[in-house]
Amino acid sequence: MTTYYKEFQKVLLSVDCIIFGFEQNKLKVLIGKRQMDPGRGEWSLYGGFVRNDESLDEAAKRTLYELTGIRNLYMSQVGAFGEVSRDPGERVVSVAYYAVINVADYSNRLLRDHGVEWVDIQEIPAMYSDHNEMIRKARKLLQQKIKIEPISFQLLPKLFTLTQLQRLYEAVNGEEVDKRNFRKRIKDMDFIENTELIDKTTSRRGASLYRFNKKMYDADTTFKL
Amino acid sequence: MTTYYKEFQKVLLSVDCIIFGFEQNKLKVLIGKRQMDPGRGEWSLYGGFVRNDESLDEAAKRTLYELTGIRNLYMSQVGAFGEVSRDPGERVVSVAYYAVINVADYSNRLLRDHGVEWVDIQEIPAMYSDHNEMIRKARKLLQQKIKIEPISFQLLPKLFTLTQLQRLYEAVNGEEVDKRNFRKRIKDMDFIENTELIDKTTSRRGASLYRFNKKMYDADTTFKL
DNA sequence: TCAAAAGTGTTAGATTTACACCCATGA
DNA sequence: TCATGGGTGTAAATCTAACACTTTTGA
Repeated sequence: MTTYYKEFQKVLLSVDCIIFGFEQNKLKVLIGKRQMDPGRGEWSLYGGFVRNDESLDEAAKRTLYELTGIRNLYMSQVGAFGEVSRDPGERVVSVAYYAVINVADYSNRLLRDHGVEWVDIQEIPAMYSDHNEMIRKARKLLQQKIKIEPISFQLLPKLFTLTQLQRLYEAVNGEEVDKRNFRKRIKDMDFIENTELIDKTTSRRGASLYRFNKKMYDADTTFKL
Repeated sequence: MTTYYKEFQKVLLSVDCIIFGFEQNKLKVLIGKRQMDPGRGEWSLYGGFVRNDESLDEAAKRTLYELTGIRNLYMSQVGAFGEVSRDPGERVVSVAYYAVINVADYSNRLLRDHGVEWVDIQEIPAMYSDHNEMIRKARKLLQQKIKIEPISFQLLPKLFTLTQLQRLYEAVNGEEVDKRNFRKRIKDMDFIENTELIDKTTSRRGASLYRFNKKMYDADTTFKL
């Protein structure tokens, strides 16, 4: 192979994953104690290095699969982080990605194997390097995206109650919304369909279970949650 | 220095700049014919490699300065582009940045020196590698940003007419807006202030010249264009 | 005197917000 | 029977969108 750019320096490239989950009405992020030097023992996002034979997206997918055992998570780039000394070891530029996951799909065994846990977004500790900034930025993007794309449904079980959906919405945006106004908006969305099932786990009366209908969503031209 | 990550491969990192300007009521981008192999002669964004002693932002600033002779342009990251074969030479991951500039501040000499020119965003040709995608994404971000940050004023001369401001707004968003509704909205923004000056170059009657008042903008808590 | 751009208000419709009570059930 | 979360409608306020004519002046 011809080398065109030989006079230029190369750098290490990593991906870091901000994995969002929703549990007990809280928006959570999967983080763990760093298991390698430098920074061993500090709170950190899960990440990995980009190989020369894979794109950034592929590296992120691989890393997400490694951690969660799930392929095809919803995933989107947050941006590149490139301060010179952001990694105390040597120069590493990192591209952050966020993903969303239904917590129930995630096995506790994997949690233990990778030494990660779900931490409430309100209670994220001081983290390794610039990982706090990555999380902040990822959350902002999630807030924007959840308004225009159906990613809520990836954070919830297949069947969910409107209260759950509302709590998710509130957790992501960090503010409460009016129940009646929220439900009015949902009623206008034909792609959120009422099943005849009732969830009796959260109240005596029981709450209707709803389901995301992808076909209807795709057919729908109006926009959206 | 200790080497922590020696088993991992490094890659070349570049920055590419999408520089927006506004001229003759058109949103334009500064592009040129690529002057190096591979891809010599293809339309391309202006870019450069990231040095080991500078952050991504610094590399972008340096590159922008190189091209425009202006420091402290408004600038924001678009994202990282990392398909394996995006560069036909060898593997290069690129971080795109967009910037905005008042075309009048840009010397024609620099245009010639760097072999770049202003091209209407509607008429961008097929470009080198993934540069078309970079421009598309940058424009989308510009559309979002211009609604919430005062970057319009960096694209215009210090003194501008409301018609100019409207045309800029239309060019960025790619759709016309109603003159009266637009001016009503502007009237509510105290940080866009009417000078007593009149511009007679575009009409016999003359149009009032306005100016962006940064102090008032910073003091203003309501949001915004 | 006329062409060309500047400037100016009103109204209908749509969207958003605020707000409080009854329902069904299991313990 | 009562405590708990589920479920429902209306009215006021705000925001958005549509729309057309007069003004000024240099050529």
